[in-house]
Amino acid sequence: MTKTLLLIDGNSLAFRAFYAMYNQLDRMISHTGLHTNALVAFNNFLDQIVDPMQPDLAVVAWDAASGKQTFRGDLFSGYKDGRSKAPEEFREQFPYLREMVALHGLRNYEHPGLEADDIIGTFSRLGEAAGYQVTIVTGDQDLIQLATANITVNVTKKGVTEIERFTPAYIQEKYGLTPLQIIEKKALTGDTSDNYPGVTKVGEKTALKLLAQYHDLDQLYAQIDEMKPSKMKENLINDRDAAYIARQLATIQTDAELELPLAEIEYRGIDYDQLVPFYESLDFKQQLAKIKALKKSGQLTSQAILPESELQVVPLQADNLRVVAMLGDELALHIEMAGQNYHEDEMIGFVIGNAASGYYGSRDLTLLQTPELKTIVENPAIVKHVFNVKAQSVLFKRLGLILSGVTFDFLLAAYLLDTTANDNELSTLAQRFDIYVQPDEDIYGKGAKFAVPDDDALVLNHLGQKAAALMQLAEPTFAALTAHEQMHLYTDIELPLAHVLADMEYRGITIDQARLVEIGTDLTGRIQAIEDAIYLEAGEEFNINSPKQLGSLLFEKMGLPVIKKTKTGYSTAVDVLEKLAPQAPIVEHILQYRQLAKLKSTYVDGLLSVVNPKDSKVHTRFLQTLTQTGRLSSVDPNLQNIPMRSEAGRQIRTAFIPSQPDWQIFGADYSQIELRVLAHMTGDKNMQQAFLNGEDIHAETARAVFGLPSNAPVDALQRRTAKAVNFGIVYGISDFGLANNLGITRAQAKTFITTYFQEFPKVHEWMSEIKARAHEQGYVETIAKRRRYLPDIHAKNFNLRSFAERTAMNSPIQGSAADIIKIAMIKVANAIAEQHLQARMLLQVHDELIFEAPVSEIPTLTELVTQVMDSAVALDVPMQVESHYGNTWYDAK
DNA sequence: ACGCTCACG
DNA sequence: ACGTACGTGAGCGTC
Repeated sequence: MTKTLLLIDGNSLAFRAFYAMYNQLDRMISHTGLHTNALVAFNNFLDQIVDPMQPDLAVVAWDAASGKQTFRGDLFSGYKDGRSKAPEEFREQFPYLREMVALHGLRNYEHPGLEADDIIGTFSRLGEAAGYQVTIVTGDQDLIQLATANITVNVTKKGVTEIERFTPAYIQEKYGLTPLQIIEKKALTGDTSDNYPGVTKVGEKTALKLLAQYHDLDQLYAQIDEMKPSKMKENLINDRDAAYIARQLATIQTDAELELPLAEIEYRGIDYDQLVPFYESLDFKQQLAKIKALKKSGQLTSQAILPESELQVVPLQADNLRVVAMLGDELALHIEMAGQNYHEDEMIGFVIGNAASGYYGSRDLTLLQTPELKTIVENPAIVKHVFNVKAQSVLFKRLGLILSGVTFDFLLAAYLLDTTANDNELSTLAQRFDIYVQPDEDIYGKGAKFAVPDDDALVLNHLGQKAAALMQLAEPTFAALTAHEQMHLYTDIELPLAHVLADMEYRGITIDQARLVEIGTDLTGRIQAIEDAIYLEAGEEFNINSPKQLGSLLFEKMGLPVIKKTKTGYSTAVDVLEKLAPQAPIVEHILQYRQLAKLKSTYVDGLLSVVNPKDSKVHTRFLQTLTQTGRLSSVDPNLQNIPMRSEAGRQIRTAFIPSQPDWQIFGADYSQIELRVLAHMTGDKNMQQAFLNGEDIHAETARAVFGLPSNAPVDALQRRTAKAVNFGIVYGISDFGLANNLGITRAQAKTFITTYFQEFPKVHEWMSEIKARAHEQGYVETIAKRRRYLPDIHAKNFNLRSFAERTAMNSPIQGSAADIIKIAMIKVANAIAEQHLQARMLLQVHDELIFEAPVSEIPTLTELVTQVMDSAVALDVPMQVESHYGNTWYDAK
């Protein structure tokens, strides 16, 4: 195997680490008063990137104490001048960073007169020459100039654990440059953070263009006289010296004199005996718990880690079942499953208990069906703490039990507290509250290697850890929900909704498989015919599904104009093909092929593959803790994107049928819910009036932006334009986006927007306010106090920041609409139960609800659902609900 | 595993 | 100078 050398840019990573956890600065202070945010983030980096690598040699390079003493300081007096001094909270962590590095088995190194870059540059060449595969990790993109076939430069992005891997090929692809040309680029652009100029007005785009033509500075200046006159040419000539100085500053030394031979930088591995007291001194509870868990599972033998008085789960069996009666009225309850699909995946075991009475569990799920446990599970007065109440509820249904009395669902609560960085794993989410639970992956492995260990005690103790965590988590979690004013959202919306959703999923929706097969056969014939036509027109057979092969046919062989490019080649997306259609008949055929092939593979074959053969139904899972806005999503299968817009696609809906004869499918949808929410939230009287008058909102918008008198007729184009403007408003308007959507100029789009805001002034005001609020508090909220954090709102990067600003405008609208339909769902479910209707809610598709019901109940259901949805939440504008029914989902239109 | 394309609101 | 409409999931090809 190839020997490996790992080189780490200590300063840049430490700096990144500090800011990666900057928002936690005040929270992360050790008992001695030391800030530990950079230490924690740096430790995560060592854990996740370095430890698993196990390199042969490793060095963490640090800048010499004073940057001014380097050759760069001699070269340019202003070097790094503008850089603000690192805050004291950062500098105080430095000595500990070095100690941490050493304890992780890596060599620290610095050298007078050199920056970390130069140490890395030199070691990388030494290592390469000695036959090592060299891996550099840094937070600074400048280092990518060092990349070669044997040297890879990994640059952290977003924090310190996500990395972008630069090889010469990748650099070529991304910038069209060789690694060494990165220096030339820097020479032209300069570096604002190191405070040296390049050529005036030359940014990245211009630099790349120049280098594509001239390759490097020398050649550029050799041919400068032939360049046609321009402002840029003048700038290039005037700033020639600056460019050459910048080039020297940007060049990393690869031949520095280092007094440290490769033989002395061997990677030594983690020194647990020293690391444990080190972590203890910094109060790194999670790290210590992790080490203890490793030791417990026998993966670690170190004296320093004392065996803990461990939580033991008592195995339940027929002869000791009665103990559970003494558990009291508040306990954690958890069924463990293998995989994500709780409708069909195997159940591995269960645990029940609390700290006072202990934890009990078994691999034998049938024990839950015994009277002793059944009465506990189904007793609403016994309070349960769980993780993912919807999944647990379905699992209990599979066992013939009704889970009742759940007041604490840590997954739901954690999602409401912060939607970001939610991987739906207990071990990860518990960390937010400084509670350590061993990741499932450690016990079971992942992917194809997933396996339940033979040792039952190991499994049960893992479940016990989870149960214990659930007991500990309740109090701090409720405190946080209260601080966010989210108890109503949690208790009255999400928690009851979870039970409603569990019922819907468990019930499922019936599929007419014969009908789907019939549609599939028809599609296959049509696809075949189009395929033949395409091959004839192309003069060859190829894979039409391959964008790569299709691109080379259309744009290279046939020479059609390239309208849009993707990262990897030519774009062949619908909008592109539609523009090309008039120029070649093959394009229209490709569009048809694409449409039908999509229907066949995703909706006919895809759906058939997930139909449960026992009940001929599909049982989707509505993910309740995934979207950033509060909407649900639907998987396995996704029933929220069944075709509707094209007739051919819509036919798929004829295969969705009621589960019983003489029943029908009934659907009810909110009309314009997002615009109504907008009118309510902004308080804009003009917009509210339009809804109060029951106007066609798009026509009314058209009159506003085209300056037409009230009641004036609006033509189709005006209405279409206005509709696009309304969409734009909801998405967080930008002239670029609107122009793109409507195929008009940016200036025209801008005029529409300006006029719109004049006509609906409060909407404009609200947009500004919500952005300002996002900036101030870092998050935005819906009417039910659902929260979305927008960390990028402070980004320096224009794109990231703009995105966050549009999100700030869109999320309260989309999220409030989600709040409303969730409330309606709970009320509808309750009303159906109270009135003892046979009707059942089956699906939610963001602004509509789908039911099945006996024909005889349709009038009652229409009245009930419309009324409940209408009045779910009282807004300053009326809601409008439309409903339809028929023998299949297709007919409920 | 990731990018592209396309289905929905 | 930069380069975007908001929120999702699935299938396919490519690496």
